[in-house]
Amino acid sequence: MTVRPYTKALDRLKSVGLRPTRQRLGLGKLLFEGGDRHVTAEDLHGQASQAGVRVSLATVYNTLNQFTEAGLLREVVVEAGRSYFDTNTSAHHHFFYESTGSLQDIPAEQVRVHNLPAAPAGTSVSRVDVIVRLRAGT
Amino acid sequence: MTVRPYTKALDRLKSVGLRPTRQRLGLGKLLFEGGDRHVTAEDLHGQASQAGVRVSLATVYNTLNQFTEAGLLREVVVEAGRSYFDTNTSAHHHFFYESTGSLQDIPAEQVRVHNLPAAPAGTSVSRVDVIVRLRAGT
DNA sequence: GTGATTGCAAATCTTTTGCACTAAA
DNA sequence: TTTAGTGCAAAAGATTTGCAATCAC
Repeated sequence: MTVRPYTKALDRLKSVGLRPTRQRLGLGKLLFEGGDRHVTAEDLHGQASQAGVRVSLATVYNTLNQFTEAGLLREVVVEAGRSYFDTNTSAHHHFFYESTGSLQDIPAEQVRVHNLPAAPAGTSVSRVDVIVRLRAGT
Repeated sequence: MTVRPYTKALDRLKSVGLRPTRQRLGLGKLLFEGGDRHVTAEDLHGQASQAGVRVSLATVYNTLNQFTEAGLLREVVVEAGRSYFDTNTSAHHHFFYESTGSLQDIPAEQVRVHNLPAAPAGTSVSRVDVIVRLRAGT
């Protein structure tokens, strides 16, 4: 069997109609071939450098936004002034470690949110986020 | 009965040991005497101007942060790069209107979150936020 | 080739900070 | 007085954008 390092990323790009450029493939590989991940633009830019993928920070931002619009990523906002991008796009929730700024998925099936008021007239629910903020200590 | 326009704000400031300066009183009055509110620093600065309370944007930021640290406000993060401050500091959740960027409280008693995994070892839950994101349309 | 994509630097936006000035106690 | 608080302008971060150069098709 041949090694096809970019296959998953390539397929994802194709499936959403984004031209598979060197940097999109490189970033896609980093994002999609390492299990579920939560990264900031800065994080990903650093990882790209280490992995030898040459890409500017501006392009990392643009790419993350394009991937998010295309539904390949999900943006998670838990802290003012910093966006996280989550490779897990299915319904789920998050633990947020306040001391380290890191995120951890909570499977959606596991959580039950009851008695939410109905969406106000003229609107519909696009997403329900549950964020469990954790502090260090007992 | 005498009119005591700053009473509520004054009491709150005293209760947390913040010196009641002209601008803190002015901002406090705007914040605490208008029912539950969700404001950004920019919002509040604008409202202060209109109300004739002269205060710089920097001081608005500083004041919002001090009030939040003192427990008079609660910071709500729903959008990247923008912080909302909520005058309702009791446990509750939020509707977020994506199209307008506005927030609406959902009373906590009304919502039941079941089966949340326990806080990981070495941590404890500081807060559980439920954000119901609404889009315009049905 | 031709249009999409990228890189870079500059621009934007929100928020914070340093410091001289002002006001509360 | 004495010390906390304020305003302003500059600084700091995160993110976006304009445009010429580059790459995918």
